[in-house]
Amino acid sequence: MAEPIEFKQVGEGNLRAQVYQQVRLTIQRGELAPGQKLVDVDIAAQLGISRMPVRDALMQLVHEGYLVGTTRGFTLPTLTATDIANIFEVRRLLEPRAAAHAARTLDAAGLKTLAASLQEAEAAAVAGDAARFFQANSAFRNCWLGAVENDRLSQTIARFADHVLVVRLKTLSHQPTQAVILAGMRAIYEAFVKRDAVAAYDRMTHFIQNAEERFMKLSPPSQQFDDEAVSIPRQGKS
Amino acid sequence: MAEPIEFKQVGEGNLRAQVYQQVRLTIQRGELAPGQKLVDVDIAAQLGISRMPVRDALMQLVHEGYLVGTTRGFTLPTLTATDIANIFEVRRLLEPRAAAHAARTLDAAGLKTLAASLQEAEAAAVAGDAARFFQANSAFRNCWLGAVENDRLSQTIARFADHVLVVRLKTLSHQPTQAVILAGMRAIYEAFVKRDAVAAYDRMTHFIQNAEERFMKLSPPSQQFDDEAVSIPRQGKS
DNA sequence: CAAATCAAAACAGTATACATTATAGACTTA
DNA sequence: TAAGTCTATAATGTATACTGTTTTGATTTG
Repeated sequence: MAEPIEFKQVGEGNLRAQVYQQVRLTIQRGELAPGQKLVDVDIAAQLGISRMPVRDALMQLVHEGYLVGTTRGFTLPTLTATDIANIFEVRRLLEPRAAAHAARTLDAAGLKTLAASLQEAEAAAVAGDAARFFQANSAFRNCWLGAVENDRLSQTIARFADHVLVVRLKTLSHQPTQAVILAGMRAIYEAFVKRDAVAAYDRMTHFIQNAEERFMKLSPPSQQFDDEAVSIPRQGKS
Repeated sequence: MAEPIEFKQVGEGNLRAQVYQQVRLTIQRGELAPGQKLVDVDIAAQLGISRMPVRDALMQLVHEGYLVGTTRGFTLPTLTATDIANIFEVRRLLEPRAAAHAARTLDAAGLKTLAASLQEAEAAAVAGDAARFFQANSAFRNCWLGAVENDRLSQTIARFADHVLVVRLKTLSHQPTQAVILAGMRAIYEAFVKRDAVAAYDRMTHFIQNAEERFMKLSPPSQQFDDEAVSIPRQGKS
C-alpha cells in the first residue's frame, strides 16, 4: 500500500481527460502492480484536484475494460484463459482487414515511423528491456492503426489489443515470445512497404495466431479458479 | 423545451445504472427526436434525483457512441454516409462469425424466442407498425446474440448494430426494406434451427450486405451540409 | 430595418460535503 | 486455537453548490 504512482500534470483539455490520459498511460506502461488498487481520492489529492474528474476518468477506464471497479478501489482486471481466447477471437476477425486497409493508406512518414519502431523493438529485444520492447510494440501498432481510415475499426482494435497486452505485460519479457513477435512485425512491415494489402492481411492473420499461442502457452492454465467460471465482474454493483 | 420524455423509475442497482438503462432504452426505442437535447439537470429533476448519476449515465452513453456531448446538452449523433459504411464494415467482420457460434449454442428456449420475435416482426410489417417491427427486430438480434458465448464479441456487435439502427429508425418504416430484413431474419432463423453454423455464417453475411445496401439507399445522399464524406461511394478494399 | 454589441440565461465542469456499504480486523466464545 | 460475529473504517455512491463558458436574445446604433 501507500504506493507512489506519481501521476503528473498534463495541460490539455478538461481535468477528466487529463486524468484519463495519465492513468491510461500508466496502465499501458505496466507501471501498475497486478493487485494494486487505484483510489480516486488518493489520486485527486496527488494532483491537487477534486475527486470528481478522477472518478469520471476511472469509470471511463472501467467501461473500456482497462480497470475493474470493486467496492474497494479500482484495480487491474484478472483475465482468465477464456477471456484471452475471447479477445483474440475478436482480434482475429478485425486486425487482418485493418492491416489490409493500412497497406493502402500508409504514407512515407508512417512507414518511416514503423521502421523506427521496428528497430527500437529489435534493440530492446537485444538489450532484454521488456518495457522498452513493449513501448516499441505499441508505437508500431498505433502507427499503422492510425492510418486505418475506419476510426471505429481502429479504435475497437486498439482497445482489445490493449486489454490483452496490458495484463500480460510480464510475459513479454519471455525471450522466445519477443522473437516471435519481432518476426511478425518484420513480415507485416514488409507487406506495408510493398503496399501489398493481401500480404498484410495474411501476415497479420498469422501474427495474431502466433501471438495467441504464445500468450496461451505462457499464461498459467488456471489463473485462479477454473477459468470460464468467473469473467471480469462488470462494474461493481450495478 | 419541456420535453415529456417520461423516464420512469426502475429498481435495480445504483442510480447511475438505472438512469443508464432508462435512457438507453429510450434511445433504442427511437423515442428521441433527432435534434432533441438531453440535459442532465432536467432528467434529474424528472426522476427526483441529483445531477451526478444522470451525468454519469449520459457520459457513459457518449463513450459508447449512443450520444454526443455538445456544449449545450447531449443529443443523438448525426451519422454521415462514411460513418454508416464504417459501422457496417465492422459488422460484416464480426456478425457472421457470431451467428456461427449461435448456431451451435442456441437451445430450444432460444429458438422459441427467435420464432416468436420473427412472427412478431411479420405481424408488425403487415400492420405497418414500424416501431413494433423495430422492437421485434431488436428482440431477435438480442436473443441470438445472447447465445454467443464470447461476451466481448456479442457486446461489440450489439453496440455497433444499435448505433446504426437507432439513428436510422425512420428508414425502417420503408416497406421494401422491411421485406428484405424479414427475409434475412427467416433465412438466419432456419439456419439456427438446423444448427448449421456454416449456413448461419453465410446468411448473416448476406443479411448484413443487404441491410447496408438498404440503409445507404435510403439515407439522403447529403445528410446536412455535404462534406467530403458523402461522395465516397463505398470503402472498397484493395 | 439591419447589424453589431452586450447582457442574461443555460449548461457542462469542478469542488465539497454527506450517506451508504462492504471488507478487514479485532474480539469473543466454544 | 480456530471459527464466527461484530464493529470500525475505507472507499464508493449521491447530493448540492459554485464557476466558467457559450449561446441566445434583446437592445441600441448606424
